[in-house]
Amino acid sequence: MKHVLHIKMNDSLFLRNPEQSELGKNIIKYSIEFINKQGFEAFTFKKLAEAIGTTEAGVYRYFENKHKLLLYIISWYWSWLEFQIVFLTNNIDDPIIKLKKIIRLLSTKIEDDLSTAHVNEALLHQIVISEGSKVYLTKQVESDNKHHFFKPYKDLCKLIGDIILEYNPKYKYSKSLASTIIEMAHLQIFFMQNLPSLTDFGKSKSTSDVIAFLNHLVFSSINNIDLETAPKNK
Amino acid sequence: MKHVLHIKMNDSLFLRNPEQSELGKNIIKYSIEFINKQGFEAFTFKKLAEAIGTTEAGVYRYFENKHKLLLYIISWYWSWLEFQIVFLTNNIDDPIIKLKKIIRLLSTKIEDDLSTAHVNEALLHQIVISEGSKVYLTKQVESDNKHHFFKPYKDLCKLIGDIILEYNPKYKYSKSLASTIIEMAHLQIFFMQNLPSLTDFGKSKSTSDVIAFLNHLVFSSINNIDLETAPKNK
DNA sequence: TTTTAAAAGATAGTAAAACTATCAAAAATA
DNA sequence: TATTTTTGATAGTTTTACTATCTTTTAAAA
Repeated sequence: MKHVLHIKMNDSLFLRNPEQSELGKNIIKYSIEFINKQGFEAFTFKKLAEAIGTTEAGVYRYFENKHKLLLYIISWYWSWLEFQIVFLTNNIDDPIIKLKKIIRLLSTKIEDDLSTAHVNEALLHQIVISEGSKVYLTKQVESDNKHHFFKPYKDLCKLIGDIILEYNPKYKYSKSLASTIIEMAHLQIFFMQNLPSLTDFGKSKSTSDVIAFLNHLVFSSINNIDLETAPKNK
Repeated sequence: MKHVLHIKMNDSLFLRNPEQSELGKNIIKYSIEFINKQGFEAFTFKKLAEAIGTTEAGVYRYFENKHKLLLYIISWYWSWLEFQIVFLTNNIDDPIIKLKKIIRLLSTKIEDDLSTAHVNEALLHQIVISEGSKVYLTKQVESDNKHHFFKPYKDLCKLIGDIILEYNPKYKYSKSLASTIIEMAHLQIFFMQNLPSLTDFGKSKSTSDVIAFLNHLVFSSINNIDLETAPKNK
């Protein structure tokens, strides 16, 4: 039995749906490889076109510009990840186990999901770590938000936030903690890889340490029911 | 009595020291205004030169490229902030108070420090929020790190990490928690401003809520002395 | 099977960005 | 006053980020 996972993307992200042609799938596939290898700044439609064996104009028929393409692949990842989480936590009642599974999924090196032939999730995970925040750290964030380009990210955030509330309905910062988990899972890995002195994992370089840190952070926080923060000096 | 604060910058960040001429100071001043208003992507040396009344070549005599210029102003900010923290926590013994002051300083809208005439710290704070992570989220991060361009950031991180250890010497994640505090203070503000559903502060839009969240997160975590993370299911 | 519409290929061209180079004028300093 | 350093003015190159057009190929409808 073989299942093919299909992710429905926001139409406004592309001019022509890349999933509906070989060329389109190649654009996605090689974009992921290129951005991963050379970084988003060095990535151009011309170089991409050369790698695929098409022309610059060919790529422009699918995506308005490289920012939209990045938005596309990053959104795709968040949607894919949300499905993984829903799948992985299905039939599990205990929110503790669910949260731990989510933290592990966010932090661990992903393996290529073969049910999506033109997308290498392992590379995509690394792109999300290194380039992910560039999709919203722009002056067009408001306009992009109005076009619902961040919906997959928000959905994921809400999913995690709701599990936090399930565990502790009195916890006041479920959404912020959810976005903190997502962002920190990736940023601590980036720091561990590139600026290790900003982390406590510089020696081990092991994602299991990142997971332990996040577990400690999250559960300390949602177990602490004190309305007043911590010790009350000043 | 008037004190003039001078921050010594890494020589390799510039070709000619911008603090040593009027033109140089103008480059810094107008860069901060421009990047704040239009965003780093739209910022070019040509537009900057026009605003100042010099030429593109004039700017290139000071900075190799716009990435170095961003690194310069962001590093400047971290150094300036570290000084503020050292100053503000001087003679305070209680690490709790120190940490709370730091969290507040990181999260609150900064006011322009008049002892640094050509730098508007209020704008710079907003730039660090919106553009700060772009200095390290590049493929040159390794090379930039070798040139010690991230030293001010690391110093600040170490300062905070050491205070965490002062409070709880057994806490295992002082560095990662320190970088989490810095990054999250800024990112939660960015989300609050631009993607409020990712936070719990969308309605109030108040930094004091961000501060409360971070205080709760930090103190829950460093007060939790359990070696084993949280509840022990799975 | 023909027709026709959609997608891809090939080529060309433009505006702006990201630089480098050169030379003369002005300022600062010795 | 001489000399070095800094600026101004101008010009030019390569690359990026597009837009336009026309032809060929492919796919779908009639």
